[in-house]
Amino acid sequence: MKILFHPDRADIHLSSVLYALSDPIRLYLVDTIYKSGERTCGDIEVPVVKSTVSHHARTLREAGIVHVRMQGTQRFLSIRTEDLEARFPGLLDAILKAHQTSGETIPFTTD
Amino acid sequence: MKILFHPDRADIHLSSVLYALSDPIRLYLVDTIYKSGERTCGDIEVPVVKSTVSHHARTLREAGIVHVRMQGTQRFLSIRTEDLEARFPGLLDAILKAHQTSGETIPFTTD
DNA sequence: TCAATTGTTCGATTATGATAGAACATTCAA
DNA sequence: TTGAATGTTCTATCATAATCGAACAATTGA
Repeated sequence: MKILFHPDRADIHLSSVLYALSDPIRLYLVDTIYKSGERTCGDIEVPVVKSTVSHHARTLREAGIVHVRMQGTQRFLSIRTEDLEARFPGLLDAILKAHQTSGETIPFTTD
Repeated sequence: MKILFHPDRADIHLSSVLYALSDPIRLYLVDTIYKSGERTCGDIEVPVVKSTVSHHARTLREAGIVHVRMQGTQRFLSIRTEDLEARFPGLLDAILKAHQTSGETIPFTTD
């Protein structure tokens, strides 16, 4: 069982967080996972192939936004809300609220 | 006198804003301008040449983050705080506060 | 008019990243 | 043990963008 790298709370950088969330697909993933608490990669319908989803999941994990828990062949993603709130108070809330009210969506998904 | 394009409030997109602010130099520019109300491009010391600053200023303008006022040969930049607050309440505050407490800085500047 | 100031634009280079597809790894159930 | 399910990794492609330097444009003052 391979150990996945997760940055320490103190090593979460604002630029990386903003960059990671500036991609519409990643932002959609984060919003969805945030609402449901925990989700697997393949569980969320997005208009890209699984290798691309895997790449996005890695970007989010290395930015310190999501935690990945392995169970069997599945990876359960959850948002590192406590770490993010401690490091950048109010940031995630503001971004997700902005996303929800913006009406921005991703192409070619029925959602 | 050339007219500069500024997106309407409704055309400011979250992804573009987050992307624009994910660059450390642009974030530093925004933070500096925010504090002083209005600044010219060349007025802010950053470790890149002026053509690059110009490029960053354009990115911020086209994302809807800054307004550019022309006066003589100078361009005065200001943050579109009202538009941003109306479109994404609390977002800019959270990002700038995060930036200020993060201690993240840009390379090779005395500042 | 001439030169200095301020900034933009253009061309080139270089790096990064989003994407897809194929091959591979791991786990679990039949 | 075999096969299905779930993801990762590798390779390749394509687009975007950060950067610099040089040329250009506009304004202002001498």
